Amino acid sequence: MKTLIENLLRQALAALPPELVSAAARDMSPEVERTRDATHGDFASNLAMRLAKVARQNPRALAQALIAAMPADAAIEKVEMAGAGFINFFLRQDAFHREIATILARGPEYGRSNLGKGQSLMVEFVSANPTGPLHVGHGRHAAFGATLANLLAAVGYRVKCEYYINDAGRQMDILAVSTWLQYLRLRGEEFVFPANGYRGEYIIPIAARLNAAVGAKLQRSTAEVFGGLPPDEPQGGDKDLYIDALIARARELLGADGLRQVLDLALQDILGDIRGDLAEFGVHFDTWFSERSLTADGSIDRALAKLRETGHAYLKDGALWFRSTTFGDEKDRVMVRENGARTYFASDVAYVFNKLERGFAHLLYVLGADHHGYITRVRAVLLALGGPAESFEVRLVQFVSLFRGGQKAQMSTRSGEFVTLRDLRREVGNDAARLFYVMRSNDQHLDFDLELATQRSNDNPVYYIQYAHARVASVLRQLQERGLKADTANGLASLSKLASPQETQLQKRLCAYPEMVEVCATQRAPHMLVHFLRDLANDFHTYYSAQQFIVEDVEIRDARIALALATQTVIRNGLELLGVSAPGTM
RNA sequence: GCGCCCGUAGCUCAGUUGGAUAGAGCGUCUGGCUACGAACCAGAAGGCCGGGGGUUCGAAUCCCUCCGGGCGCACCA
Repeated sequence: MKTLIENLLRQALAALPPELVSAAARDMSPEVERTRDATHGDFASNLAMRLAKVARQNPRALAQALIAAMPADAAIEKVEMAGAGFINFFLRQDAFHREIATILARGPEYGRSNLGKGQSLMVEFVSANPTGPLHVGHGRHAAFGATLANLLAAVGYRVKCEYYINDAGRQMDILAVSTWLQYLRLRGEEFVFPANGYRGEYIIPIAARLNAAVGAKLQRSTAEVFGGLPPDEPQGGDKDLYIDALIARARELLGADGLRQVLDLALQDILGDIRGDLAEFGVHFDTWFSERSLTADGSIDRALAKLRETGHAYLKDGALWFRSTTFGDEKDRVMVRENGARTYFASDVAYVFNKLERGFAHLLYVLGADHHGYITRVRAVLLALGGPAESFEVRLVQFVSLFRGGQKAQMSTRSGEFVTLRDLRREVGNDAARLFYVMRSNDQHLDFDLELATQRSNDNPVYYIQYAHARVASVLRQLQERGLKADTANGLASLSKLASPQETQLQKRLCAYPEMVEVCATQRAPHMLVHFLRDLANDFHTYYSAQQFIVEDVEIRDARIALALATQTVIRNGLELLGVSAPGTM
């Protein structure tokens, strides 16, 4: 509907006499938007006002000229000039009726389009370190990323979702040591746990599985393990030095293979938990990309070599640097340290390199707000590797604060004091969690009040929206119980009999759905879909209260049921994109 | 100190990238079930869009500057 009006405006613009509008102004693309106020029609354009500036003409006169030059169209009732030079479009009722028929005909496909023209796009999200279970913050990333991916796929992009597994580096050593220490405890050793180790309780069952797998093979005495180590933080030492010494000690005592065995067991265990958690949450990834594989397949070497060849990398003070200042970074970044060890950033370089090698036309990163300082250097890598600037995009997700009984809960993987995504899902359910997570803009802090979400009150629009869907199902059940059948074709043919304000309002809202999906996808704004669905549910509940569906008059009855079915279809399609179920009964 | 995000009704938040009279939910107040599901509906009250300057036909939206809140600025991961 919107594109139809844009085309009309474009034709009118092209038909304007040259003395009125210059050739340059003729290229202006018309902006059309839904009106907020019904007295302004269904759609409005500010084209004449924007044109007025360029052409140095009176906007109201230009609007009149545009209206006069506009070809007639069967869907348009009338076109008016209003205010400072707005052009308001009033659509004929049957334009809406045809759209209702389209909704029923396309069913689950309604709202899908080919805006993206099959362009390949990767969304990377969550990518939480596999050192413990996902917590409520990761849940927001999962819900946001998955919904965004759904929206982009719905408008015609070829979307792949990827989870980057940070399975290399020091944190993995810390995980291995933490697991090993818990194993030693299970075997009766007594000692103080390192300040910088992972102390979460989730480590204990992993240690138990290690114990079941290896028995006493990896057991060492407390004296062997801790003898001669520097002091830990609580004893006035440095927690980083201490944990590093402990890692070195573990490697001495168990050998690289022994420690690797502990690590792999812990990693597989935790990763399995994360995968299962996300799958239950309805969040699916096409690929789980291992950081280690970047070393194994030579991506890091190739990426660094390419940067050196192209002059974007250089040696200084014995270290290999990336010249990110060329691309606006505040300082250059080290990739290989003086001691020969690669930094985490080297992996990031290789990962971007790898994504480009795989041929994605667009790279979308969903990152935590605390990673914003990191965007410039990743973009720099992409540019240095020859990727186009437009192909790189980052969306930041702000923090989630968890409230329980008005009290803010602390979240830290190290200390083990956090509420997991699993706990949250168990408490409020997947549907409420998915919707709650995306109902606010991603760059807004989210206060997640568990008590409120558990109350199942109207604070949480998920019930409100689902109820509208279930009500339609209920009407259909009633119809059946009374031995009546809905004739959809007859209903669609009789839509002109529906003229109440509620019916008009509902029809207009339904027809706006495809535009809504496009806007949500283009703006990367899933929360707008939630608001749309809530408004749609409101329109339906209002209608439901004002009118009876199952009435004597067959044409009116069928028409109302057709409208109810269209509502159900749009709500179901919208909820599907949000990853929320659309129940027939509640 | 520099950078990013945020500041809109009592509370939690929208506001489709500069449009017409500023929008919801919760809370408060008033009404509506012998009804296809009251998990609902209708109505009312509630605003200096953090303050101040600017840009223009037009600003919650863009620019500058203060004020307040969050986060980030490693040869860590």
